[in-house]
Parts: sequence; C-alpha cells; structure tokens
Amino acid sequence: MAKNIKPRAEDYAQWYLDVIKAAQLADYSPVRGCMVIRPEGYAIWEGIQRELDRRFKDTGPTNAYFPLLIPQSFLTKEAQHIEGFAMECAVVTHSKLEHGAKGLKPGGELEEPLIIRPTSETVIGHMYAQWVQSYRDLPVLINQWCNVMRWEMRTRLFLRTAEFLWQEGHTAHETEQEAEEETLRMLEVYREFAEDVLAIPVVKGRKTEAEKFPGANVTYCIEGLMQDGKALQCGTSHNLGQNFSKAFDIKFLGRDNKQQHAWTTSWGVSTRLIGAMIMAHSDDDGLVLPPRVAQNVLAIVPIFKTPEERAKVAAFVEKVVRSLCGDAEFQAGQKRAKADDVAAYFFDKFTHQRVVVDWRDARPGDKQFHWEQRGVPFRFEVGPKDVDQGGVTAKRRFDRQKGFVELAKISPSYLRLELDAVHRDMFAAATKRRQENTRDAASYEELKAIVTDKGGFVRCFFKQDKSIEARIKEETKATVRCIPMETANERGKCILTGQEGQKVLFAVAY
RNA sequence: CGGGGUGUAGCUCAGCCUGGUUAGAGCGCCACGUUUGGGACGUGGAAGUCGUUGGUUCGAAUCCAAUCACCCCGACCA
Repeated sequence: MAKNIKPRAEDYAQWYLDVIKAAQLADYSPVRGCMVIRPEGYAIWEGIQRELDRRFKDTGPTNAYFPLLIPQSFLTKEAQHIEGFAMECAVVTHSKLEHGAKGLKPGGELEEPLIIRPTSETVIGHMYAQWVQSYRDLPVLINQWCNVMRWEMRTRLFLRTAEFLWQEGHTAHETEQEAEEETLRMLEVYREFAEDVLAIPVVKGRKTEAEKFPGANVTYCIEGLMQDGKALQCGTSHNLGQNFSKAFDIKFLGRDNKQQHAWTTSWGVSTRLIGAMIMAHSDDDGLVLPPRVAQNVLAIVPIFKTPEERAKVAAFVEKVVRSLCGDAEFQAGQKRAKADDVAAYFFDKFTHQRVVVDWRDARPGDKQFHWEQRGVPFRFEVGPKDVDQGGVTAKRRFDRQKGFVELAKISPSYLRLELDAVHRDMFAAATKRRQENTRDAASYEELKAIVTDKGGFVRCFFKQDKSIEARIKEETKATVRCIPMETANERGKCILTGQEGQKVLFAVAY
C-alpha cells in the first residue's frame, strides 16, 4: 500500500490531494486559489485539448482568440449574466505601478475598470455584432482555448480554482432550431469525448431553471459520478436564445429582407475534467490514467544486479523499444536531453505519447511504485529471468493484471490493442460503479435516506420549482443534477408536491 | 464571505504552556559502501531570517496584536 497516500475510505478529500501530489500533477501557487499545473498534469490537459479540438473541428467550429480583459460595462448588458458573475470578477483598475511611501502602489487609474474574463460571451457578442450583417454570414462557429478567472472563495486543485483553463465555443445561428441543434451536437461531442477518451460514463441531461447558466434559455450538461458518490458536472452546453444577441445587437438581414437577432450558443469544458478523471478512476495506490490521455503509456523497469546482467537486460530492452517505437525513434531517444536516467521514446509521433525506460539507480520496488503512482497504464518488468524466457512481465496499472509477453508478440499494434482493452475495462468498471450507485426514490423520505446513507444518483419524479429545490438543498445538500435526456418524456408524480413531474437525477455535487 | 483548525528544513511534526548558549527528530535530498524480481541498510553531508509585520522584554520560535497563506465545514460556482 502506498505510504504517502491516505486511503479513500479514511479521508476522500485528502486522498484526492495526495494523489495529485504523488503524481506531481499540480502545485499551489503563491497566489491564493490559483494553481501551477506541472508537466505531468499539463500533459493530461494537452491530451484533452488534442482529442476535443479534433472533434470540434470535425463538426465545424474553428479556433480564434479573444482578449483577457473586458470593459466592465459589457457585463451589465445582460441582466441574468451580470447577476451570475459580478460577484466573482477580478477587476483591473490601474495601468501601472508607482513608487510610493511604502514601496510600489498602483497608479494610472483607468477611466472605466476592466474585468478579467470569467467567460467571454460579452466580448464575443460585441464582436459578432460587427461581423454579422446578413444571413449569409451565419452560422459563426468559433471556439477558443484560454484561461478565465472566477474569484472563488473555496478552491480545490483542478475542481475549482480561481483561474482555470478551458475551452469556450460560441456560435451564432440564423434560426432557433439551428442553435438548438448546435447546442445538442456539442453536448454529444462532450459525452462521446468523456466516455471514449477519459473513460468517464456521463449522463446527458438538461439543467433545471435554478441550475442553468446565467443568461441561457436552456443549459444542457454531462454529469459524472465520482467514487465517493458525489456528482460532478463535466461539461455544459447552452442555448442562449436571443438573449445575448439582443444585449449586444447581433442583427442580420434575413432571407425575408428583415432585420432580426441571431440565435447564439456557448459550450465549454475546463481543467475540472482532470479532477473528474482523477476521482473517477484513481485508487489508494495513486493515479490511474485513462490510456488515451496518458503521456507515458508504458514504463519499462529493468531489473538487474551485476553489470553483466545489466548489459543483458539493456540489450533486450533495446529490442523491446525498437519493436514498439521503431529504430529511428530508438536512436532519437538515446540522444534526447533528460534530467535523470529515465529514457523516453515516442510511441506515437502524433500524440507524443511515450514509452519510458527507467534506468535510474534505484531498487526495482521503488520504480514500480514511482510509475504506479503516476498512473502509467502499462509496465514491463525486464529482468534476467524474463530475458531467458524471451519476453517481459507485463502489468496493467488499472487492475494489476499481470502476465508474460513474448518479444515476438510485442509490436505497436499489440500495445495499442492492450491500451484499448484497458480503456474499455476502465469504462466498464466506472459504468458498473455508477449503476450500483444510482437508485430510485418514490418519496422525499426515500430520497433523503439514500442521499444521507448511500450517496450517488437518486432518480425520481420532480416538478421543477426554485424554492423547493432550494429547500431540498438545504435539508439534504442534494441538488437536481439534471433531467436526463434518455427519460425526458417520462412523467410521474412529483415526490414532493404530488403534481405531474419529470424524471430527474438528484445528487450531492462538487 | 461566515465558523473551526494549522503555520518551525522539500514533507510530517516535536519544542511554545513556564522567554535564556549554537532550534531538534523522522522521511526526503547529496556522497560513498553494502544491496537490488514490490517502498533496503550503514556512514558522512547539505538544508531553517521558526509564515509576515509590529509590540512587550536586557533577551522572543516561545508572550501580545495585526496580517497573510493553507486545510476542514457552510454560502457561491465550470
């Protein structure tokens, strides 16, 4: 058992932090609420970017960049929007530092304060108003990868930080129907991505009025369930109707030769997904990475005592690496600069996913734990005994499955198939866990009992009502996570009011 | 932002109550040696303006005040 990681059963919150620390994903910054994403963590984000970006472009949107600073007045143009974000905006009021009595002090006060974007609907709306003149200019399909800032009071690495990285897509359409289609199309991209890349099963659903995005007509989401039974929103897609186009005057001359307002959408996922990934898959021994975002897909641990054994093992490891990465990459890897004795070879030149060989002067056990805590999906142990038998001892991080693999079988397609199998098994395990933690409630009493005793998702009929939702939250801490799309048409007796309600999913959320 | 807790070496902490030479331990780190198929051991070494600022005092890690940061619980949220 890992001695630097608190077991989940003892203290889930501490476990989460320990896993991040042990895997060196992130660190606290000198500024409250902000975090440093370390190379191991950033590689995961790059994996997320790579996979999502491709999917966005496949459906139409392309990338652009809008500025960090937004005129304060922009935020006031959409009533709901300002209400939702005003409280957590960082405000820039000065343009320089001057020497004062007690050192430096802000100088050059701005005429109009600027806010650091908490999201970019407003600037983007402002620009779209200028770019859109005719129905021929539509749709506008733009995404941006950037940082945003929301001055949160309570922060947790990845799950909620004052500054975070995300992607925000913003589209403008000719008709309401097109906007709705776009909103749902991106929601499906998120679902497919969460499941096929991060191996996190998610529920597609619609937010209640109480939970929707400030300024949206409809907010859709994908909701995941973490190992401690709490839900986590993993992505959102909003149909903004004409709210922002009216606020920012995004008008165009339609096919009917009449001026009309565009229909807009926005959708985003953030570095929070890394937190979701950690909490969905990792165990008491540390991080477990879904193979498709793992920077290192395979760690080879050589085992030897004498120089003769080392030479023998090294020759064999070379064959393994050449089989997986090719001769040219083996040569390139030999020359690559590195800080320690861990050699890295690119297994996939497109994703830059690597095979690493741990030649550090440490005991094999230490190395096993090292790569285990970092969540590397696969390990090969190569010792004299393995070499004599002409193969390696392979271990899967996810379920510790262990087996012997002959050198002749080791090839790029072998590793790819194994990694795919790990992904499938991880997804299946997470899906099973979610099924086991999804329960039905026929009454409010039942809902309360499930939420306090067991956690997880609670399915029941509910008639939307803001004040009742607030009351339930107060009494149970649970909220309506979403109205699942799959059962959107089902109607039944609301567990509180007895009136006709929709089937919803309750849970305590992060 | 409200309540609670903690700040002493990279990490975990002792010392503080009852102020007094040169501030300690374990882990980690570095060197050397013995080791090496799931977290080894020995010897030696480097490393701390005791969170920060101010006050009390002949003298402050220790007492007082303020402030900052982090952790936990609430309200808010991707």
